[in-house]
Amino acid sequence: MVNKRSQNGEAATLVAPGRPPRSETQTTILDAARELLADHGVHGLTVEGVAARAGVAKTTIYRRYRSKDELALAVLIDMVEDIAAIPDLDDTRGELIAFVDRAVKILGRTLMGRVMQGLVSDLATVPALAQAFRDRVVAARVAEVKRLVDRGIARGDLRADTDYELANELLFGPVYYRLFLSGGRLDSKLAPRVVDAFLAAFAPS
Amino acid sequence: MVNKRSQNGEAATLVAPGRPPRSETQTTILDAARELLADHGVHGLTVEGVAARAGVAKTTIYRRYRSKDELALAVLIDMVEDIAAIPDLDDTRGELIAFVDRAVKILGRTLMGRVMQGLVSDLATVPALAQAFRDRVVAARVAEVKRLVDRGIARGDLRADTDYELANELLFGPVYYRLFLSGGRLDSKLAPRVVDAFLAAFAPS
Amino acid sequence: MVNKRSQNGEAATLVAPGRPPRSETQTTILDAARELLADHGVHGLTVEGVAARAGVAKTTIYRRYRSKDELALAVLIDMVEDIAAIPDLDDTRGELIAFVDRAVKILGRTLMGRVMQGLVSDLATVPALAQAFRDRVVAARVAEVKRLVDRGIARGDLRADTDYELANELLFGPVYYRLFLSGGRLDSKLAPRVVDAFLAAFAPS
Amino acid sequence: MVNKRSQNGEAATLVAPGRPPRSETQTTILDAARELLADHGVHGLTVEGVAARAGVAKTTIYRRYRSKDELALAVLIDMVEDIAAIPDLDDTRGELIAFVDRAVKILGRTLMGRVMQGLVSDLATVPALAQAFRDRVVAARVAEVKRLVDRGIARGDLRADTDYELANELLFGPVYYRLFLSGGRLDSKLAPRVVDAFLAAFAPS
DNA sequence: GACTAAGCGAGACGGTACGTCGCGTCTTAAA
DNA sequence: TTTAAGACGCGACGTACCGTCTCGCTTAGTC
Repeated sequence: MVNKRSQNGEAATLVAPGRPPRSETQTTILDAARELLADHGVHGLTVEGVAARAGVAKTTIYRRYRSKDELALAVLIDMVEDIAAIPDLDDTRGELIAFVDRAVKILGRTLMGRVMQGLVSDLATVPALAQAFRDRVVAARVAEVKRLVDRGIARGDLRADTDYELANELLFGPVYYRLFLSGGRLDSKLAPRVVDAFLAAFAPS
Repeated sequence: MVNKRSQNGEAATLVAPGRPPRSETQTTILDAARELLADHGVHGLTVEGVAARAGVAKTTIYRRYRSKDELALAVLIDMVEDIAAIPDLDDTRGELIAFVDRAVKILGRTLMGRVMQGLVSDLATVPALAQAFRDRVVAARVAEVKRLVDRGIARGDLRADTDYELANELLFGPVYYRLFLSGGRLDSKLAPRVVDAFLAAFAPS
Repeated sequence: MVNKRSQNGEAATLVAPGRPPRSETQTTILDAARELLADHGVHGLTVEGVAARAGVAKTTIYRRYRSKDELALAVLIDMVEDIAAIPDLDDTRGELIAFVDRAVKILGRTLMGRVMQGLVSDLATVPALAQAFRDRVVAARVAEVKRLVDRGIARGDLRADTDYELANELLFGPVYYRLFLSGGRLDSKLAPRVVDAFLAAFAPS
Repeated sequence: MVNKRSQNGEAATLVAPGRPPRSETQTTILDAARELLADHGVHGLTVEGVAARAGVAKTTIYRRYRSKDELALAVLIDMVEDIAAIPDLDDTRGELIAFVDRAVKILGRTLMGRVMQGLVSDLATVPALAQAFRDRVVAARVAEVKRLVDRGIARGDLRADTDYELANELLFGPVYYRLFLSGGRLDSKLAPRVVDAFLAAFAPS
């Protein structure tokens, strides 16, 4: 989480003193935030609105998230936290398509797309948010790309010197380009085309 | 300009009564807006701030731009209006690299990067802005990609069925991915790598 | 007024630019404040409450009064501004009783009492308020005492060396003592008793 | 103390079970409160502030004082509890001056002045506080005035029908008038002047 | 010496109000 | 008729305290 205050690496002080925060509250807040985001877009995400909808005091929100931005990020993280691994299908193309297509679907059909659109400016601009997003989301995605690429190399489908980061950018850059700038459709045709281009570009010589 | 109100198509006979609008004002406003955007990020772009910095009354701004969003878009359009064509070098790779690298440099070194970061959320979200941006910027870029790709096809460097839109996304998606999400460096290495991957992917079979 | 911003002593800049403040608004605000003060005591005097009751935006209040304290003082000043002079009755005792009794009545029967009770702590504590109160209210009262005492001396009812300030304190101290501390009744018996004691104390030897 | 909860009127048999409250805590709390009051005025007296300064939990304070008001009153009572009697000097003027001057000094030089300034609004406004203050402080003072006046009458220095309450108000009204409203100096000249006026007013005919 | 009830520190929580910032509109007088 | 100046309504921000409510630990007593 974004502002887990006392995450002291090892040996916690046995237990935290004081009344523990209700985990239920946490959920309620994030749910309310997500709904507002969906219903009224990013301008509809106000701390006061979330408080009202969650039936929670504004202070309770500020106790957990230093600012509106942090709350927004938490919503995002909360939605993205489960970047499940793509299983080994012994089919590099299939795996990559599955991977890219999952992102396309999430961004194109769920709230995630709107959330990302709304937050991208802050993600690019506010240092704390940028850092958190890169550490949690970008890094996870690159790691998964690496796994898939490594499998592809092992199978002889990709060149051994394939650059993971560039691979990640080539595979997902077009997806976000559509989401943010061109307004292009996020449909099921996108992933195969991108993946095919990628495979052709990095086929073993 | 976005909402030049009195653009009297025909000839305004009878001269204008009253105080004439200062054409200089327009520039001053956009300059101030651009500077604020650069100095303090999106949150620093406020109508009141622009008015103060430009030494202009808020009313004057609202007479030209219906809302903050429109002003923001005007700033962007103002900066991007000159998408010059890439000259024919009889070198497909060179032309593409020049094209992509120009974007990389503009986004990486000038205010343009910050402006784009700041506006991308609105660009993706506010219909009017999205429309305007696509019509003016995205479309221009795709057209230029088409020209370059066509030249490449003619030279036998690219497959005849190369998809312009996908080409555009593969070439620029990674650039914006770095600008918006990963924070990757926008340096001179990026363009060649992206272009090489693109060329490999769409080399004639 | 407390925060009349541009009170430049002489030659104002001809006229103020911009939309002039609606004097009606001023009145509405003070009225609302006074009513709240009366209905719910000092804890009932909240800027938000006044705004709601006056049908005015909070900002409008803050544009006129820097803080809640200033608003409160304005209410007080507004109520007290008309310290009318006591007419010459050719009767020192009668004049003094009329003077003291008027204060007793105002403090005992009108909102003024509650207002004073509520504000006295800030009046004693916040330098700006203290200063303003002394300049506008205390000073006016002392001046009036001086007038009455001078007339009394001229008539031979009072000693020539009567101290105005002490006179003021002896005449009004008991009144405020009851209002603030002892809760003693502010009735029509108070003024004559205080004045008689005062006259006896300062009778010519 | 104001709200010693378990003051079981009759005999609490069976002793109290459980850990008894630390009497030391009581002191620490009142000390902290007094200091805050002195350092930052009434607005500086916050339960949270007292808790922090006293190194005590908020709960501990609320276990002893139902509200902030009660705490404030406790501070005041704590400071005022020792209204020592003025010894018989066989000198009415001297005794009265000593009495008034002691109040002047306490209010002028010790924290007591600031505490009174800070609390006077609540003292005048909150019924419970008003009651307690009158019972404990005002009454004690009037009783002492009565003793002194009675001695003065016995000595032939004062008229037999001198009104104790009015005497009290004439003697102390000016003192509080300076403390609360006029900001006049609380110095050693005040007591003699007030007492002399009082004696002159109530000299036997 | 273990049990038990209260004291106590810590901090979450729902509230109310604060004072501030920015938006977009409206009203004035001057240029 | 444009412009500068600024009042105004509005919505949200983030903060400060209030008083209440768990928590779990500590510290007396009594059994």
